[in-house]
Amino acid sequence: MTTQKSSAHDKAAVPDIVIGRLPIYLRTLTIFRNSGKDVTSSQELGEYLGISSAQIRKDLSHFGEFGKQGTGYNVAYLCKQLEKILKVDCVWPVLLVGAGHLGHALASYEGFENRGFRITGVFDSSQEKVGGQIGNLVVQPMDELNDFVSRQRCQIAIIAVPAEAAQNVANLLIKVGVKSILCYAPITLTLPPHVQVEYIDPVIHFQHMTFYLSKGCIDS
Amino acid sequence: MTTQKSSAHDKAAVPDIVIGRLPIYLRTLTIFRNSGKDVTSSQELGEYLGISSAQIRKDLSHFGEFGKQGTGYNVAYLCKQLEKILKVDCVWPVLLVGAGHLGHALASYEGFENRGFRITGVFDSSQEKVGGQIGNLVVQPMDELNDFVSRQRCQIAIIAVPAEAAQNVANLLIKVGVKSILCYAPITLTLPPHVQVEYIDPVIHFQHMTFYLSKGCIDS
DNA sequence: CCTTGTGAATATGTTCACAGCA
DNA sequence: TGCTGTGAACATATTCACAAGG
Repeated sequence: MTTQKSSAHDKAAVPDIVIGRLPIYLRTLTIFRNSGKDVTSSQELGEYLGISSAQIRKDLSHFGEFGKQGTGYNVAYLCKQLEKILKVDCVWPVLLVGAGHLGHALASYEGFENRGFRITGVFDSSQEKVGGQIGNLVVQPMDELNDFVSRQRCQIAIIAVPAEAAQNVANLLIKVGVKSILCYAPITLTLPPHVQVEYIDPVIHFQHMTFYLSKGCIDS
Repeated sequence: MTTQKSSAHDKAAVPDIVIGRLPIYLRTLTIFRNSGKDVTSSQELGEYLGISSAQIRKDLSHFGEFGKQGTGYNVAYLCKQLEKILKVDCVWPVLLVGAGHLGHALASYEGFENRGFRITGVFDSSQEKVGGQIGNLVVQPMDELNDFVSRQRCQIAIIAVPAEAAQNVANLLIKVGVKSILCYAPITLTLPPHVQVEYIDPVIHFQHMTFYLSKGCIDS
């Protein structure tokens, strides 16, 4: 087995903000590919995304040389490479905590699978919800979490429970070995540094937008 | 009427990235307030959020001087000020397009109202969905959009339709005068520059996280 | 021609560190 | 003392602009 040599394309050297753009590139390139486009350029992709072509080229240059001068990028090839870089050339099991409206929506969503993810377990603390069916999954009680994570080697979890319950759920998830959490509860979690968290809260986006709007509310 | 004088706290001068953090501060301060905390400091808030205290102080300094040396910030007062800055000291009407699982979850969510937003209309293009009830709202057909927006002066919309339909929905929303769009469809919309868009796509977050995970997938 | 990949130049964002005040 | 608000220093990110290659 060859030791991986540290190179100009060393992973540790890639800024997180660059990693954050790769999924956007991949999403768009996949659309290009599915609509039959064979080749694209940094300029075309950039115009489509509202990003400068230089930025796209520099971002990609952290990982290798994927393009051809004068021609651009082979769409299918670049998709493959980005999938490899992001490690989504496979399907990751994801566990979901919370079987409310949002949990239902997430568990029923068909768009995860072909982008590298599959919700393989749904958990809820409520006796009423446990045992219920969502798609082809049965809602499990929280004390099944540990067994489930061991069996599936599941590293990723979604928290879709009310804000009051989210921190406790997060603590539990970490205890059973989850490494990355996507939190839909409108709070900031306190977590050990080796755990990744990202947040989705539509109100944060709304409030960002209203700053730029001229006021036009219903009531005070 | 007095003309607003351009000042050191000129709105145009505030970087967008700063605006983007204010809703997070507000969310956290509101939690502090609701748990009975009267006073906080940039250090306390920063530790809670994983942000440096200097950053918080500098961010706030764009808008005024809200703290007291030696003491810190009055939580309730700072909440009020942030609500005013973000223009969420009121309730904004929001229209929702898409009455699928996600649309249901959003329309039923109770957490919008006390943070400045209320979904006041749900629209869907499907004959089957139109007329259906979600909470206290009735799903309306798309051709009611125009009247609705005029009546409500609704500037904000959520797109919760499949990717294939999203661009057309967005075009329609712009035509009827919507100014800001929160798009849940996994695509980048092409829009005139005067329209604000933000995106929510959980897969983007997952793919960001898997970059840092060691691979452990179900299948290839 | 056209487009990539990349150093150099620029622009933006964050932190430091301290004066000033409760 | 303890904490804010803020210029100056530093760090990071983006864009420019061009050599090199198809």
